[in-house]
Amino acid sequence: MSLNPSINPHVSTDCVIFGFSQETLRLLLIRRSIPNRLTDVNDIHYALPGDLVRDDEDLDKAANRVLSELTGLKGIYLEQFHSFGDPLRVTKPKDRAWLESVRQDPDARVITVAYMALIDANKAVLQPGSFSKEAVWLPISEVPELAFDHNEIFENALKALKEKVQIQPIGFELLPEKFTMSQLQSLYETILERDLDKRNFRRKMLNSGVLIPLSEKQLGVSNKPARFYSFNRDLFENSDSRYLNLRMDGSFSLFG
Amino acid sequence: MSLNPSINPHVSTDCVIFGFSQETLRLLLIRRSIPNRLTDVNDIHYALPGDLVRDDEDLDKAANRVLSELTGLKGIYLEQFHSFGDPLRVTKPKDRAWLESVRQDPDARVITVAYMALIDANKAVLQPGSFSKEAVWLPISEVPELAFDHNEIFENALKALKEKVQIQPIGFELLPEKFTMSQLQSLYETILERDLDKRNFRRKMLNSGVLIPLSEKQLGVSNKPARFYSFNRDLFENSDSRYLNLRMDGSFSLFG
DNA sequence: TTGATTAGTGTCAAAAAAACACTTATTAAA
DNA sequence: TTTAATAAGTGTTTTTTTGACACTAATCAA
Repeated sequence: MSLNPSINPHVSTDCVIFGFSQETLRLLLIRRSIPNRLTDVNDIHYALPGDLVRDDEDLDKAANRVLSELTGLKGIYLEQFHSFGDPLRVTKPKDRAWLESVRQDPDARVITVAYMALIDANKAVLQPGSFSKEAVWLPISEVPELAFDHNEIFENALKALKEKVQIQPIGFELLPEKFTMSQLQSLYETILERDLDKRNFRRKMLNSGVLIPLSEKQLGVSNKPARFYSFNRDLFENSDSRYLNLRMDGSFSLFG
Repeated sequence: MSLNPSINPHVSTDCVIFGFSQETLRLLLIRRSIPNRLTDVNDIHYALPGDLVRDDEDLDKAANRVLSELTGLKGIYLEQFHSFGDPLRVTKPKDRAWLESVRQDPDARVITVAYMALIDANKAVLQPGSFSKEAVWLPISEVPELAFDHNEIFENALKALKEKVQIQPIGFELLPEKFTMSQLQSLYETILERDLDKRNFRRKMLNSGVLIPLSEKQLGVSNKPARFYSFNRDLFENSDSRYLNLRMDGSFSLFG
C-alpha cells in the first residue's frame, strides 16, 4: 500500500532468433567490439539482440522492432516465452563496461521479456551495423559465453523450441517458402536431436494436412529430384480444421 | 544507443490462483470496496492479486510473496506463463481512482509478469484483509469484469492450464493430499470441459505411475466407498522415472 | 553405360486409445 | 430386514496410431 516499494527497473525485450541453414540450427547474435583500456586490444562481446521497451510500445511491438531493425523482415514468427529478472543481472566486467557506454544508469536493474523468433536464415538480410557492432549467425553448438544472463535465456528458448515443435506446426517458419520433405525432416532431426524414420515422417506430415504439395521439383541435382512443398498457412489463419488431422486448438501431434 | 528511450515502467507480478472446491474450478480474486465521491455508494472492484516487484526480489520470489501473503501457504505450485505490457493499461475510471489512492504516479505504465498458481482451495486460509479489501473465491464461470487487463490475463491463464494439464501431472496440486479417483476425474473434466471415460481414465492414471493407492477409504458415504490415492511427488523431485510410463522430461500423455 | 546419390514408396506387428455395461459396497428409507 | 438409491469399481474388443523395416526410381557425373 502507501508508497512505491521499488525503484522502477528497466524493461527490455531480448530476442532468441533461430535460423536454419546448411543443415544447421543457428542463433543470431550481436557481436560487439569494445575497446579495453587496459589491454589496448578490443574485447569481443556477444549478446542476444534486444532493446528497452519504449513508452508507446507493447511488448510484442518492441520485440518486433528489434527483429525488423536487425533483419529487415516483418511478419515473422515471434513468440514470447519467458521473462527474466534476476536482481543481480549485471555481474560480468564486460557487461558493466558496455552498459556504462550506453546507459545513464548502468546500475539500474533490468527485467527482460524474452522472445523466440523463427526465420528463414537465407531470407534475412542482416542490416549493416557499425564496425563495432554486427549481427552474426552462429551454430547453436558454438554459442559462446554471452552477456548478462543471455546464456540462460538461450537455453530456455532452445528447450521451448524443442517442446513447441512437437505440438505445433512451426518448423516451417525456419524454411524457405518452398522446401523438400528431406529438408523438413532434417530440420526436425536437428531440433529434436534424434533420427526420424523417413517413411513414418512423410506419412505423418502428409496426413496432418499442413503441407501443400507443389508440382515443382528440384532442378540441377545429381540424383532423383525432390518434390517441393509449402506450408498451408491458411489452415491456421481461418482455423477451420475440421477435415484435418489437427486438433481443434491448432496443435498437432508428432512423435510421442 | 545514446540515451534512455523510455521512462522506466513499474513491474508487477499478478497471480492467477486456481482452486478446486465443490466440483468447481475457482479463481482467487481481491475484492475492493472503494468510496465513490459521486454516488456516495462504494464501488466494488475485483482484481487479480499482485504487487510490484521489489528491488531485492527476482520475479518468482515476488510472485511467491504475493501468494503467501494472501493464502498463508508456501511451496505452492507456481508458474510464470506470460508477461503483459499494454501501454494503455489504465483506462477504466475505477482503475484510476484506485491507483491514485495507492501510487505516487498513477499514470506510470505497468508491465506485469503473470503467474499461474494451483492450490488446494480448502487448505488456503485466506488472510484477513481490511474491511475494504478481501480475498474471495469465485467460480471461473462467474468471473466479473476485472481491473486493468486482468480479464485477458485470466483467459490466458485458463488456456495455459488446459494445455499444461494434459502434458504434465499438475492436476493434483488442486486437490487435497488424499483424493479419490472420481475427484481427480471430475477435476480433469472441469478443466478440459469435456467428459472422460471412467475406465479409460483410471487405466491411464494408474499406468502412469503418478498415483499412490492408499489403503484408506471414504467413510460415511451412502454408496460404495472410494479408495483414496495420493500423488507421487518423489517421482518428480528425484526424477528417476525409468520404470514409469512417463516421458523423460517429466511430461506424461493424457487424452490425445 | 555405369556408378553414385538422394527421393520415394507399402506392409505388418505392436502399442495405445476409444467404446462399451454390469456388479459391488454402502446408507437411507420403507 | 428388505429394498431402493447411489457412486465405485472392473475387462474386453475394436479402432487408430505408431514403429520397424528394404527396395526401386530419377537424375547427374564420370
